[in-house]
Amino acid sequence: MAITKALSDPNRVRILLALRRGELCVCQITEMFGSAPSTVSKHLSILHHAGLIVSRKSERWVYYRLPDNAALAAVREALRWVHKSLAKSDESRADAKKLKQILKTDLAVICRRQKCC
Amino acid sequence: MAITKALSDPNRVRILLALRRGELCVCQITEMFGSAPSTVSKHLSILHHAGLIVSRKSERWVYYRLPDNAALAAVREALRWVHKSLAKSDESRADAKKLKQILKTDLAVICRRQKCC
DNA sequence: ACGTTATTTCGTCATTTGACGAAATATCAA
DNA sequence: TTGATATTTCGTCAAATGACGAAATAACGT
Repeated sequence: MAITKALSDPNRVRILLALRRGELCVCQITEMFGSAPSTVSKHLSILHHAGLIVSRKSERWVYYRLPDNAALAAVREALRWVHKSLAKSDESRADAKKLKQILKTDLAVICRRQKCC
Repeated sequence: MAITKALSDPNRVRILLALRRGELCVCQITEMFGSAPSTVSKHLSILHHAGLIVSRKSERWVYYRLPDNAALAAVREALRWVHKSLAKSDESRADAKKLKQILKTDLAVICRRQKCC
């Protein structure tokens, strides 16, 4: 039941919804949440282990994104459900707004910002 | 996120899968699990609160069943996913077998059996 | 190689969760 | 009403979870 466990935390669902726009690196997601990088990394690891996200390493960043259609049916259907049923919350809308700001900013700037706070 | 929380426990998923056959009373589910009635009742309460099951009281028993098509879309889709994606486990098959035995037995006999053990 | 940067892993701690039995509630039968 | 039965609620306890910072890893630029 890796999938159901992975979906049981609201922060992990937020990540899945945020990734609908496209891939994000760990520090962008961290910036969106305002929580510690290690916390975000743990959530990503749980989602990854469930097959709900895939990763790609480029330069010094790790990018996560939703899997393509080749993913297991259980995964595809679960993601479909999440997007269809959980995307309309106020929180989700607020996240989308914040994400828009983050995507405008240079990656390096975002990462540097995390150390001070 | 009542639905995702409700689905995050394997025992609750087992209940949802068992109810595909039709309604069951608390003591039948308890018999299937071999756990304490209070434990099962708690699980049922969580599922009920999420809208994933509905209840009916008759004589001295409370029966739980899956909701009909009038249920919220999020609920219907979640149940569809559970049945499509999680019904093929060995555990699920074992449960189905055990359930078949339980359904052959008289309700009163099953309930009485729970006190001694 | 060296320091810098991005991410992960690990250990710790507070909170949540799930299991149980005991007690409360609700229903039925006499 | 009284006793019996089915379910729920409550309190307790052990185990799992999520958050964090510190340390370990991995990758880059010089």
